[in-house]
Amino acid sequence: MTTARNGTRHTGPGPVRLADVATHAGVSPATVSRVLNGNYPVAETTRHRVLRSVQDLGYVTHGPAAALAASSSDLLGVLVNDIADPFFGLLAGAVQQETGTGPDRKLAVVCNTAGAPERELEYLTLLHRQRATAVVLTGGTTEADTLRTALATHLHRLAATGTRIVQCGRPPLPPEHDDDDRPGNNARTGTDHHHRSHPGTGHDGTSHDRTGHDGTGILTVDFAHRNGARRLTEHLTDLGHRRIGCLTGPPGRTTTTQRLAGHRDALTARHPGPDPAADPGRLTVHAAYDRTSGYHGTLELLRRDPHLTAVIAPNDTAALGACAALRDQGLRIPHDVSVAGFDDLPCSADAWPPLTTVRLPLTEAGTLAGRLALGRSPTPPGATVTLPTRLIVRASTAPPPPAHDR
Amino acid sequence: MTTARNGTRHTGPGPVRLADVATHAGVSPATVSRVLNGNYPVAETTRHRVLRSVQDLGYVTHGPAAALAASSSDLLGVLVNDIADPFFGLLAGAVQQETGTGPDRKLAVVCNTAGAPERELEYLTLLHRQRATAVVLTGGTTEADTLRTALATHLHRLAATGTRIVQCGRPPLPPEHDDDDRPGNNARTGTDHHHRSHPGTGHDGTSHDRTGHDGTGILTVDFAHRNGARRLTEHLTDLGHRRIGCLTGPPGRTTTTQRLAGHRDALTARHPGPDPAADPGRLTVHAAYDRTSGYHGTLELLRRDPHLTAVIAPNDTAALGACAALRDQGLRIPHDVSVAGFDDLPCSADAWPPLTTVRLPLTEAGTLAGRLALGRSPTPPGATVTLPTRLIVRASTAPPPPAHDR
DNA sequence: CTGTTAGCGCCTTCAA
DNA sequence: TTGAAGGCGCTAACAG
Repeated sequence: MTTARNGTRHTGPGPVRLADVATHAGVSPATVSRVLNGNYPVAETTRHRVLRSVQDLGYVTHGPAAALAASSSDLLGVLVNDIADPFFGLLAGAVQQETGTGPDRKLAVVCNTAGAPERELEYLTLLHRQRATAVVLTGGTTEADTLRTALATHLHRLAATGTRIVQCGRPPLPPEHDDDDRPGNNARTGTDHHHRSHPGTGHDGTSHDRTGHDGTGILTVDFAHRNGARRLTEHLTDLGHRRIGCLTGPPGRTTTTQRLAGHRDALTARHPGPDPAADPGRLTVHAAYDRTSGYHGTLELLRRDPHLTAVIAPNDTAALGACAALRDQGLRIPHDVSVAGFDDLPCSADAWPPLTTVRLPLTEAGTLAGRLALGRSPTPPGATVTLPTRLIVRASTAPPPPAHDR
Repeated sequence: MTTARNGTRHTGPGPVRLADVATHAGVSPATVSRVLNGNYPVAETTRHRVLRSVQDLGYVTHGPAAALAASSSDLLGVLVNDIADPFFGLLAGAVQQETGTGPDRKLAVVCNTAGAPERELEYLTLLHRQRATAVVLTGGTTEADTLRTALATHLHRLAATGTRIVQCGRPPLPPEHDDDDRPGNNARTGTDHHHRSHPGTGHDGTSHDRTGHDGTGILTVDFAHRNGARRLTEHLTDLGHRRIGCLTGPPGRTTTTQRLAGHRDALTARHPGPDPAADPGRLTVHAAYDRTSGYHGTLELLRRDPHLTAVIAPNDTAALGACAALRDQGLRIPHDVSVAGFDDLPCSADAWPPLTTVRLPLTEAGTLAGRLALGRSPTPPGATVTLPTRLIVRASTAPPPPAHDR
């Protein structure tokens, strides 16, 4: 009973096209398009008729075709380092919640990079292919020069094509220097055209200019990691701690660096002596953000200084691992050793003992990032917003035990 | 100095098209396409020349255009109930890992439905628009008739357009009955065709047949929830527990129902008496899957029976909340009350005390779902795979205290 | 192996 | 308010 493509009834799994709806409704394709996109006046009667046809036929817009014709897409990418980590879940959820609603809502899709910058690049390419409206990159990132540069290049190119870029939880991108072409470029012709022309007008005839000149509008929502870390360490030193073990993220990552800086800020402020940084170095161990890493990292710290009285973990999850390790060594928390983390995940308050931690405003950050990605919020001054972090003091930190011969 | 679109040099942030690459490389667009898609023989020399041009120009395929022309897409949707829950993170991560690699890799995008079936429908539409290659729906779902039907309809329609559907963590879809049209349908004509025909062949000539006839190939990877729940309760009864509080998921959800069934299976097996189900009913409290719900649900259970000796939670997170509640009531775990959960998240082993739980093979399920979604694995018999669950006994369960007058 | 030629399904000027 | 016509950028037959 399959009527031809233009029959009144459309049958079977075959695709229903806009034209089918038009025929069914007895109008032109243009009208259907206008009804569907609602950005053009259409008579109420016609409107309803078209809508009913859409219903009857079960028509669903062909996204790619629409995107091609309108050169726009309703895709929004969210890149996360670890989708199994509630930190990113909360962040991504907030972005999705913000961007998935309203008339200009987008399909927020989250992509798991597993912390690998290469995967980040891959996904960026994929999203570029799709001509995503915006991309939100969350969490810390590498500081390795090559990768960082590659990423920056990619991002600027993306931004230049009109994709809005929002970084969330990492520092602003270094300013673009377009003094060199990509590797492999020019290799064939041997010609060099490195001149940049008409920088003001924003348009020139030179080669490969994908920078968009003056700020392409890559926005950043960062956390005050350094400040938070400083406060946390201060809290511990205020309590009287001197031997503070510091578990910190993988080396060469922005978050790690920022927090270590804050840690040292606090330490040097308390001990303005000749070599204040020697101690923190010895008592710093790199660990990943999972529980096991927290566990083993803590054991390593104890090996380095069996008398330490506090452990700072890179996040709450690792902090719980640290607690486990300490307990396994027969140490009580916080009686013998204090423990603190970062993030303030919902479960941290319920942990045993309730965790002292530095709260990162995850939901707020995600929401803001989403708003910026959609252009719902104005560009902040300096294209960067730094969200404050807050020290949440709970039962896992206390004054160190009196210095006896433990 | 902007050369025309076909000039050798392409300028500025403007889009670089396939044709530009072709011109630059001195070949035809078709050749470039062939090189890029690698599914057609091209001379090595030409290949390299083209590739270099791609590099030089920084060309990135226009996904929508490609999708339109090839009527295919490299998008794969993963729907999750709560992106902040590691349960889903692990699952989605596994899907992404599996599907993001290889020559036929896809852009796996995860969409957060927040457990609302309406959001699920929305995302389904969005993915339909994009003509996603496949959709993986994870976690339990509603049993409410209207929504379930709407979902089924949607899924069948999607499947009929060639999108592969894989359900993961929920029971198979009810068989499609096409005895009724979509709401709003026929409203105009007043005709009713409620006959269902050729039920065996699954094929009829009636209207709007979007089912794809015999199984459109909606695949299912489910967990043996019921069995797992039964084993867990048996474990508790074996230990001697009689008053077992059961926190279970929200009412009207597949997971909840399946697990309650298992729970009752075990109970009735032990007490084949006249009214074995009376007790489980009274000691069953619906709770969400978060820590707070576990906490409050446990308080409610204690209110109903202050002498209960065990609490089953709907997942590990809620179980930790249950632990907190019990402790706050001065009860020791497992000395006074045993606690158990579901999932076996990585952190459960590290919890205090280490949690007895029913392990769901999350990674395995995600990987399999991914493989099925890509057609990398053959369709299983019955289009359904049920993955076994395993009881992991740890320190949070123990025999109940001797029955004194607590 | 490579070029030429049609569309893919929709949006968007233009003209009516 | 509506219709007609062209093109978005790419792929997939077909020739050569």
